[in-house]
This record gives sequence, structure tokens and C-alpha cells, in this order.
Amino acid sequence: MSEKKCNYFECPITRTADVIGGKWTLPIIFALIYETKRFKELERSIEGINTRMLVKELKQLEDNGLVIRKVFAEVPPRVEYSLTDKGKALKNVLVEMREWGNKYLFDTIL
Amino acid sequence: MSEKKCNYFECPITRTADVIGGKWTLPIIFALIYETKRFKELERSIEGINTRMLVKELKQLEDNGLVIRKVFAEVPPRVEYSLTDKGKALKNVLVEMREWGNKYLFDTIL
DNA sequence: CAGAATCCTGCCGGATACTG
DNA sequence: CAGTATCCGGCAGGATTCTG
Repeated sequence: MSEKKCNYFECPITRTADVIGGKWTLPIIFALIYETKRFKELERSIEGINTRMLVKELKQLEDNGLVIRKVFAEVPPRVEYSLTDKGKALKNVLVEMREWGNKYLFDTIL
Repeated sequence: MSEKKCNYFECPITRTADVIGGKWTLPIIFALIYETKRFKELERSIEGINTRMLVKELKQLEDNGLVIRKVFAEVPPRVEYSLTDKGKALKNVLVEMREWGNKYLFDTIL
């Protein structure tokens, strides 16, 4: 961690924050970190999200190269979502966030 | 990283995201990670921020226990901001975010 | 099942001016 | 210097309905 001025758009930290800053971005990535999932599966596994938001953020994640969308020519339709390597590489970030959250957000009694 | 349902408010990851999700939160933490700074110093070291936002996010950070505000009874007034241990502990998260950002957001040519 | 199309609202974040 | 006090527009994000 060098002492460099963080002017937002040249800073890798804030740029990363922008990529994963959507309200449901992290839950989606988390849900896909170990397994491919279909749209409805995703929707069910993420409590509180609604269709529109899921579609929107998935598209954004796809545009950012974090998620792969695979369409099957079947009836009923089937679409599977999975993480790219770029997406999977976020795992370290998630791990650190979880670590910090558990330590400082839930163990306040200790 | 266990396979647990992430229902937002019980999930340490998304809770952490909420704490550091303000637009200028990370730049502020970054600016304070190695040194205490006065208000104006902070404002100058973070490109693009304005007074109102800096005040607002600093207050939020203080409420969340990430930042300490120390007021000196002097004229002209002097207020110094520094990170608590809780705040400093976010360094690991920042490091991972920077790592990821550098690798996947800036080295796309490679 | 996997979305697309609308509609609506809060509040996030920016600009600007003023104060002790 | 270290902040308040207002004003304001845009859009993130939610609810709901419809389609192939």
C-alpha cells in the first residue's frame, strides 16, 4: 500500500469499488462462486432481490466481464450463469470483507 | 468461504459493503491509513470531493467507529481525523481490492 | 422459465453561499 | 479553518404487469 493520491478514476481501489458497488453485485457473485446457476435458481438463492434487479445487475456483471451467460435452445428456456476467472478472482476480496465483517460487525459483544 | 445463503443483512460481506459503500468512504480511509490528517488536508488530498460530502461521510465513518475526530481548542480551529483499529483493519480489504483492480481493470492489454 | 416494459420514489451526491 | 444551511437533479432500486 503505497502513499499515492487516490483521485477516484485512476485509483484501482475505487474502480474496483465501482464494479462491485451495486446493491446486489456481491450477493450474486457470492451465489455463483462455487457453482453455475440458472436464472430462477439465482433469484431464489438471493433473498430480497427482485427480477428486474437481478437482470440488470447480471447484465452489468456480464458487461464487466465477471459473469458468463450461456443460453440453451430449449423449451422451456434455460439460461445458466457462471463466473469468469476475473469474477472468481474477486474471492480474495470477499474473504477479506467477510473476515472484517465477522470481526467488527458481529462480535461487538466480545 | 462456506456455502451459505446470503440474505443481505445477516451476511458479513454485504454488511461490510454497506459500511464502505459510500462514494468517498474508501478514498477517505485510504487517505488516513498511514497518517492523521486535518479536515482541510483531507479535502485537498482527495480529488473531486467537496466539503459537504467530506463532512457527511466523515460523520458516518465516526458513527460506524472507523474514524476518530479530535477537536483542538485553538483559533483558528483545528480538527484532526484518524482511523480506529477497526478502520485500520480494513487495510486487508483495500489491499485485495487494489490487487484485483490492478490485475483486471488496468492490465487488460496484457 | 427467463426475462422485457413501465411506472414511481427516495435519497445520494453535487453546487453554492454563509458562519463562528 | 472547519464546518453549516439550502437547493436541486438524476438515477439507483423497488413494485407490478406482460410476453415468447
